[in-house]
Amino acid sequence: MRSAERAGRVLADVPAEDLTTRARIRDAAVLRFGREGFGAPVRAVAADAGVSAGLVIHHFGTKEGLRAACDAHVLEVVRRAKHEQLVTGGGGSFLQALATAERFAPVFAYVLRSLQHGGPLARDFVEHMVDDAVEYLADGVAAGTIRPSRDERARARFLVLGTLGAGLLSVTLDPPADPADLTGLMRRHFDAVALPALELYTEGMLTTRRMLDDYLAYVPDPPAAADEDAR
Amino acid sequence: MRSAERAGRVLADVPAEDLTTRARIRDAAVLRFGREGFGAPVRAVAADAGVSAGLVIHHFGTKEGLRAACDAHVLEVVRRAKHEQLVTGGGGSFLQALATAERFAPVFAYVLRSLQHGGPLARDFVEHMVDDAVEYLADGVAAGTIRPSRDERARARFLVLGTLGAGLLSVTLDPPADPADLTGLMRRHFDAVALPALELYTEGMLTTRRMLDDYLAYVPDPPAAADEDAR
DNA sequence: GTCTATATAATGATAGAC
DNA sequence: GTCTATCATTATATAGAC
Repeated sequence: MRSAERAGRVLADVPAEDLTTRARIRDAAVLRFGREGFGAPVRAVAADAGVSAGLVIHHFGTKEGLRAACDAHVLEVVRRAKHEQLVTGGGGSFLQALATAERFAPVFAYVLRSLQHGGPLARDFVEHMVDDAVEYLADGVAAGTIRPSRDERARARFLVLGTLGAGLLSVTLDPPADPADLTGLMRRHFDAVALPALELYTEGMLTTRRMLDDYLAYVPDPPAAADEDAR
Repeated sequence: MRSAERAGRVLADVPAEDLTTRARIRDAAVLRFGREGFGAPVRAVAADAGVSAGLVIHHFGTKEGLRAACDAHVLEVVRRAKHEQLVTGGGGSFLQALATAERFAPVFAYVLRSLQHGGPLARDFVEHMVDDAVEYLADGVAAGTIRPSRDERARARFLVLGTLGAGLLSVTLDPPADPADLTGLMRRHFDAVALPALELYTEGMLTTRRMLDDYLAYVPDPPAAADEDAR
């Protein structure tokens, strides 16, 4: 099964000469776009891949086509990484694992750029993370370690948007001089938020129930409505 | 005090013909950049302001100079708005007020773009918001409505980054077709997160103290160290 | 201060040889 | 499949007239 083996590989996990030129260009693009954003010129990608600019267009039609190919590839890598983590059953959140694993640094950087610029991949990625969070939280609720929520999906979305958004903002405000250091930067970010997050999640923050009760009295509707509007 | 009166004005709060050309160009740039990001061409700004592209450069030197002028102006407007809110003493968070007030929509959009792209204004803005949050939380702690934290500044930063990041991500993923509808979109976002936020802030989420206690046992250092690293 | 005209550079994409 | 050469567009910024 050489083709399956090849498709499963992660960026830079295999000598460049073993990849098709198309794949090499795509990988170079993921790296460039991850580092500099989608404003990076096609010529730069071509140079990184050691080919001409014309060839890039020949293979992907347009720059947008190249980005689409990158999106698809990144999504696939992430999907496999998730599955792998599920099988090996490593603890900790998926996001943290992704940020920590050096080998996923390019993919991770690319995802961050996608979230920064918006687009289909970003939506997909967030939506999947919300789905996962719903599952994890449900498991926790079933196990009794996590308190049930009045609107499980809204809570999951809140947590995902907050965590993801905070991380994104953190790197945007403090861009790493060395792009390779992105994982280290994210790790530092996680360290910085670990205490307040744990504290808040276990003890809460408000000493009275007044605000919550007021809200519940004011909005007696089925809470699912709020989630619908958020989409 | 005509000059002070003039300087205090907010965008679109005054007929265009009363402003200097320089100010008109700057306001047009804030609007354009807020709507389309900093990739928007100088020509577009010039057209919006009803002047030639050359004149824009004549006044601001370079496009970067134009952006710097926008940054300074937005920061000033925000500073005044904060002060105004402090004086009138309106309840609710400053961010929410800013997002809600229609008159600040252009400034708000510009701030979001800044956060998306990074840069000095974004850092400044976040840092000021953290400072404010520290103050508000301290007031709450003093009043007994808010639980004290093991690291007040880390908690404030966590809340600001999360709230701001979630809002930013929300609009990035779901860009408003009509740019004028940005405030409505943010309002919907706040509505969607209101319940989970209140729930989490009052009741927490974890049923056991294990994770927090484990963390505290594992990291016995003064918690301020984490904050230092986060910068 | 303001304009028109233009210099200069970079970009995405095409054409055609090999 | 791959290259070189080129086109067409768009961008910032300049020069000089008014």
